[in-house]
Amino acid sequence: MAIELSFAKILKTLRINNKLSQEELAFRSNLDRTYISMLERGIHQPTISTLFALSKALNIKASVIIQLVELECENKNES
Amino acid sequence: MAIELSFAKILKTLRINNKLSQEELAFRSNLDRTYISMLERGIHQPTISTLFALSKALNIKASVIIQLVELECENKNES
DNA sequence: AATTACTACGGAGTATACTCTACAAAATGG
DNA sequence: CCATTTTGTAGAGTATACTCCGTAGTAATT
Repeated sequence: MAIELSFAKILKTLRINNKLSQEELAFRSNLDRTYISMLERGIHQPTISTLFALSKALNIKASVIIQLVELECENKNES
Repeated sequence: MAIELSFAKILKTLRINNKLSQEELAFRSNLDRTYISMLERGIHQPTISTLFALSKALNIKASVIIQLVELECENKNES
């Protein structure tokens, strides 16, 4: 339900689907590796600039990432 | 070009289309009025939680807002 | 002209986004 | 097993997101 947790789950899934390590994703997006780790654990949430940096590194549109987060947020009410 | 500026433009347009004052939008989204002003002037960029709060107050999906930002970013290269 | 919205903008404060360093814990593969 | 890669995590620092107070300027209405 919480946005950070939904985003965390989506981000990790997308990274793994792209066969990238956290370090490689960090390099491609000009972010710190430990920060990527924090995002994937839902400890932090990104700004939209960070979102766009990640989306570029993951070869997916930022708006699609947000769509996935929206879907994930809805489904969190079921379990 | 810059994401903050594109977002700023989109946010102001959406707010005006919804016939809301900055203060009304601030109330609906549980944000500060002066911060809405800063967002619309491109001084700050939101986190995704703030994006979702604004999208709810504006009756539009967060992913659609990001889509509009993407379009605006592309068009910024022409002028 | 005066009143009433509405917005720009300042400063000062708190919370959190984000970086960097370093080390430990897992996980993976040979 | 062992070696390598990968990830979690802590702590300390900087930048910026966000709040709150106030004041001035602008626009619209009467």
